[in-house]
Amino acid sequence: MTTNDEQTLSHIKQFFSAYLQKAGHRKTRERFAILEEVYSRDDHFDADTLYMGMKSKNFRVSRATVYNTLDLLVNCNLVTKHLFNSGNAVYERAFGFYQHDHLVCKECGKITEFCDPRIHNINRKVAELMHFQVTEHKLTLYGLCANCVNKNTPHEAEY
Amino acid sequence: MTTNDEQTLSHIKQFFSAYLQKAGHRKTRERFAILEEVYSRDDHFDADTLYMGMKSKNFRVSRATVYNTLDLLVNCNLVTKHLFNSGNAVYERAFGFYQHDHLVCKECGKITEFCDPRIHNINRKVAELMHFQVTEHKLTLYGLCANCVNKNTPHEAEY
DNA sequence: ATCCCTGCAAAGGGTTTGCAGACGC
DNA sequence: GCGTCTGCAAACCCTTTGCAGGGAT
Repeated sequence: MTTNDEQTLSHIKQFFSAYLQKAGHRKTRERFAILEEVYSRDDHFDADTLYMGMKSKNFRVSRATVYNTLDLLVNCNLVTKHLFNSGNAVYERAFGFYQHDHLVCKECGKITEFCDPRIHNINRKVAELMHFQVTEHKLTLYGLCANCVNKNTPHEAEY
Repeated sequence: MTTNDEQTLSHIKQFFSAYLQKAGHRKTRERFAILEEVYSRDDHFDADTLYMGMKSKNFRVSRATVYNTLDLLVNCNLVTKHLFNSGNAVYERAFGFYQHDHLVCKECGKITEFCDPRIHNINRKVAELMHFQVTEHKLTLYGLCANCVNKNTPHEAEY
């Protein structure tokens, strides 16, 4: 991890610390350890994978605390939680990363990210038309990734 | 139900029938009863609500068959399945209705539909850029519906 | 010292599965 | 008649909850 990353991580910890204070939650070793574990990953992971990862490093932590802390991190926008079609929740770090959306391959399950700023125009328009106050959006495109398209007999594309 | 609706329903049953045949699945009374129950609703419902609805009409059916049949209906695009942030699946009929997306109120849970054709431009562009074959998309905007905005102290909107 | 947070294990709830009987083909 | 589909209930799996001990404030 570079010095730059460490500065960022330190910044993030301060942010979390301030959030906990403001919300009247305690600053525990476990909560910061889980934050660090989350930011050591750059993928989309589920709660149990995070838990097992910490266990394998001999960190004493419980599933309950992992779930509890992930909720806190989601609430202060340091983590994003997704429910793709698989049914169980996957998480990703969210601080200092571009707002982005997801491609999910129905064949191999691979998750890719993309960013199209035009989504914001849609959000603004719909908010105005429907008198709805949008706080966040989730856009997910399902289909076949480049690898799986090649592996399979041709499918029909919607677009 | 009007004559027109009945013609549509009959058309849908034929479509389902053809799908079952082609896929080598049997055409059972239960499957068509579930299809009919789904198309008698115009809301977003979960599997158990559908099951209870059929039970209350004294139709003998099991949860297992409801789940099984909903899967079949999703596979042949007669039904769409959604996992909003609540965690459990909700379904809606999908045949002959405009492709649309959803607004979910974080306060009262109300689900509203909207349609913005510009989403297709995004899908096309991303498909091209990422070499990804898009077969479907899900766009969901979370926030506060008009009712809940009025009930609450002002929140900050992202858009 | 208070009482929130933790680990552990058990409970919870939506969904899936196993099995014996029923029925589409 | 064969093999799949059904109903029923138990199993499953991810997530939440209850409880007693521990640590942040």
